[in-house]
Amino acid sequence: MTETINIINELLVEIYNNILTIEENAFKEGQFNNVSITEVHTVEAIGMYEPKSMSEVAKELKITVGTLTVAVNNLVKKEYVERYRSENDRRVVKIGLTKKGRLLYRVHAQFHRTMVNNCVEDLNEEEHKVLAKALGKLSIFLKEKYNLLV
Amino acid sequence: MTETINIINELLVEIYNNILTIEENAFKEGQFNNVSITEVHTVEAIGMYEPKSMSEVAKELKITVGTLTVAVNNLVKKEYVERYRSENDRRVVKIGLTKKGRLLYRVHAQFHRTMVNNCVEDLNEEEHKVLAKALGKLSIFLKEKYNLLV
DNA sequence: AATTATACTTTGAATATCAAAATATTTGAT
DNA sequence: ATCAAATATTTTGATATTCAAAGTATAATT
Repeated sequence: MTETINIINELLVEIYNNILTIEENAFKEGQFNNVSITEVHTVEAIGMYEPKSMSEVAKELKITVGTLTVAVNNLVKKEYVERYRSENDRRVVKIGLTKKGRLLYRVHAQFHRTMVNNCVEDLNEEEHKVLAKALGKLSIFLKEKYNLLV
Repeated sequence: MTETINIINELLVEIYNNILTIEENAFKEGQFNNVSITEVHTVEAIGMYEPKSMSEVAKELKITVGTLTVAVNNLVKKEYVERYRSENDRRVVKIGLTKKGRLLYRVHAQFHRTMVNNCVEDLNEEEHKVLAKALGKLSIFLKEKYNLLV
């Protein structure tokens, strides 16, 4: 009982510690060798479709808008992201992905799909639900902790 | 089917994105307000018992020894860590936790236990095993990816 | 004894981050 | 219509984390 729980904790820590390094390295190879994993996550937050404002993206990434400005400067330089100024409200800067940015988005999404598929391939439908339930609880726990402090 | 898998992926991303922020904030309160989450993880890697060499700890944390030297300098200044020089081989520097460091270690471990307990409290024994199995697969997947590239 | 290897530290540069100051634009109040 | 306040973003200055490469001290090998 507590034994399995210990194992779960150790696995979570291990996964957590490995995943950053691995994603980072996955992108160091091949065509996207000039992007950091932070930059990939920024691209992910900007998303494939409608351009979003700086504030929206910063909020999603839980960073300040100032930090995002610096990040977007580099992503524009590297041609993954484009800036537009909103016509409705000229204070607002909208950011969207270039063709190159959308390709990067898709490659990263594919990495995630492969990862999750691999993780659940030996589980049946019932077991998928158990996993989703446990992860859902974990997510809620973390959000509650977060709100407590923000 | 694919729907549950999508949910699992989204949960993993969400958990991943939240956990750093939350751990960081958890330590900004109370007695350990002067340590970053990176520093907590360094303390965790050093461990409660036998002092470890710089190389061992750097390897565990997947950072260079140079980076660790800087981190340990600060942790020594803040009195969480002590340096010893090995008598067998005077090139080797061993690092261990002070009393204050061990307290920090235990507080962090407790955070993890609470988190995991909360996450599995509504699951029965059988379901624990399913969760452990899925996380185990994920961990193996990540390690394989990692070894592929190192 | 001299060379090579190992363990660590220092240094210089890049990235990521925040808070606070600065700029531009819009909204609201008089 | 004008001025003040609010909002959206950028810029700036400071700190933390990281790596690679150069430097130092000790051990192992030849």
